[in-house]
Amino acid sequence: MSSHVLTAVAWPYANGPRHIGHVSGFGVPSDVFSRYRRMAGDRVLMVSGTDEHGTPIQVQADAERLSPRELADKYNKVITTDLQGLGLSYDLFTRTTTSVHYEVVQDLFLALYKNGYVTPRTAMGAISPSTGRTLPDRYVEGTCPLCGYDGARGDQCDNCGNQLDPADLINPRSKINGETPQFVETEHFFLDLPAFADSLGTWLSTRTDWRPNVLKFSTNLVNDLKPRAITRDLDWGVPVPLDGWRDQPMKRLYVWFDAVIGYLSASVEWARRSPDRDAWKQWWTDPSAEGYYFMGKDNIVFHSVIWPALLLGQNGAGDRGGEPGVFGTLNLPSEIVSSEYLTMSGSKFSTSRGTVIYVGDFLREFGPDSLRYFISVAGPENQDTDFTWDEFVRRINFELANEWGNLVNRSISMAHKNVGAIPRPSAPTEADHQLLAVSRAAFDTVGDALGRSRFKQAVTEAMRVVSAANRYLSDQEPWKRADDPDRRDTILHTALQVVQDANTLLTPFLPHAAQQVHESMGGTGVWAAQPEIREVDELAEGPAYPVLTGDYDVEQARWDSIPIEVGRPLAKPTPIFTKLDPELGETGPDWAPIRL
RNA sequence: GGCGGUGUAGCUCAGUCGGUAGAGCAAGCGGCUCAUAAUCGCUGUGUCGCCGGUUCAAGUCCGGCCACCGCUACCA
Repeated sequence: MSSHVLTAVAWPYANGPRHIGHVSGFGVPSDVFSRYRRMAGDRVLMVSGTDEHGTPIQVQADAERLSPRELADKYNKVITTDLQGLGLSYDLFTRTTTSVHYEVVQDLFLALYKNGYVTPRTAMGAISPSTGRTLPDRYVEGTCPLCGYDGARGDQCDNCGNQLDPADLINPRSKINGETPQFVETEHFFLDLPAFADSLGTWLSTRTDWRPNVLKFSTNLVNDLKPRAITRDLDWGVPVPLDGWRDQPMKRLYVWFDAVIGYLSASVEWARRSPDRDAWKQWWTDPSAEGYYFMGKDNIVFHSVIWPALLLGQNGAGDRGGEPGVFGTLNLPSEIVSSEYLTMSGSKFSTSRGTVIYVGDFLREFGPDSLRYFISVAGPENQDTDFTWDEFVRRINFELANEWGNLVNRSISMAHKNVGAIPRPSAPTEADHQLLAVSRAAFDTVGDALGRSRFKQAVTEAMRVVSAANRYLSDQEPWKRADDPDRRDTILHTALQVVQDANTLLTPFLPHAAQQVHESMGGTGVWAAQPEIREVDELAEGPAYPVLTGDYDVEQARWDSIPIEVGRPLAKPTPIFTKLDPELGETGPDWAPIRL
């Protein structure tokens, strides 16, 4: 029974290249999950894109002497290339500056507006006198009125930890250019979050299968909801689709509002580029469809509270009721899969301190699967986790190269030398049955762990099959069976069957290596489909842009033990994984050296 | 301040419903030689942060304390 599964992946912000901490949060887990569900026969729609609006883009654009759009183009390209290199199998990785996105965001805003969940009101805000743009609280700094610390930010003082109002700061100044901000009355739309307190609370109370920390955190938020501004004084963003607002050059929807709607707009865009422009509904309006959202923990609030509130409001299902908007009744998330942080030497990645490892640099030197493996087996799944080069080298050399790579190599080498093809088995022994039973059972245990997003456990269980196969070969000693070719061939056949099974089990984690293993075993065709970058035309008017997409419906590996084909010719294998220089563990690469 | 998390073998971490503590790495010894000097077997060590409570029984539940970390929603 195949299900429709929406994999909604957090949108990377396009103000610079992304580091390995980012992809450990949203990228690798979502792709491992999606690849598994596709292999298991489900219909997966995996969407995301670059988040390109907001003040930080504007600020970075000014710094690089580019327009916001030029800056977004630049980093959209970098990020798209990085994610493609990692092999993240998006059905559509697009961006927030498309016509479809603007349309969907505005339609969703109008539905909320008609149902009375967004209303205009006047508030005090800081603006930059020289540009007229909103100065977000975090971009105002000054002296803390409570403790006298001079580097306090508008929203919070880093020294004493108290929450602040930027208007209370002594000697306030803009972090961007040092000028004194103006505090002015300005009109903004607010999302009436308190009007969702009951409906969100009721919904959350049914989410018993969520991870306890996500559930508890969200419930606490729902117990104390305040209206939240959804527009800004800014000229870079989606216009408010109402008369009197539409043409105001300095009023735009706030970036967080448009960004979360991207899951829906990207699904719509994907459908419009497919033969059936309504195909997105199978993932959004069919109540039996599942929706999994992947992100870092800093994004939980947007996915467990704000996005569900927007959906409830659009559906007319908030505490004030209403009618469904043009999208019909949309599904709320079934699961929020949040990762913790990857740290480096115990502290957060920091561009300014140089403690950062960019995805692009990493891929150029080590390729995608080593990073995918490390994040899967040792990533920040349940708690903050330290990345060290020493640990990375050890995992790659010992686990990937020695245990798995060498199992592949020794099995194929013996079959190649002795038979030149996949050998024919004869009467199997108890030991043969036992090993095959281990690998067959793993499809359930590994699959179950993957379905529950328990990636560490899933890899560990898959690697147990590898260990069992290595042990089997040592016990059975096929190299001593020259006098009994039938027994030797049976052993080699069994080993190769388990190599293929283990390869299947590891495919969600190591799709590139899995393809190589498949070919080393004489296989042809696609084993694990990879995403590609395509330049597409804007669906309305505007410049063409690159998207990440792929054809994942082709015949490829299935989540099952498929019998290997006796007689298929085998060539002498070449090692799949190259070992890393142990010195790397002590020094780091020259582009990210370990500081002593 | 509020909310949450973490504290288990030298290191990195597992420990779902409470029942006499586990894995990998590192270290030592031995086997094998097909394979990327790969692999296989054997061998330890722990007041499970501290104090108290519930229980026949607590790493596992409750209360308090200590240490470290994160979040605190107008940076996404």
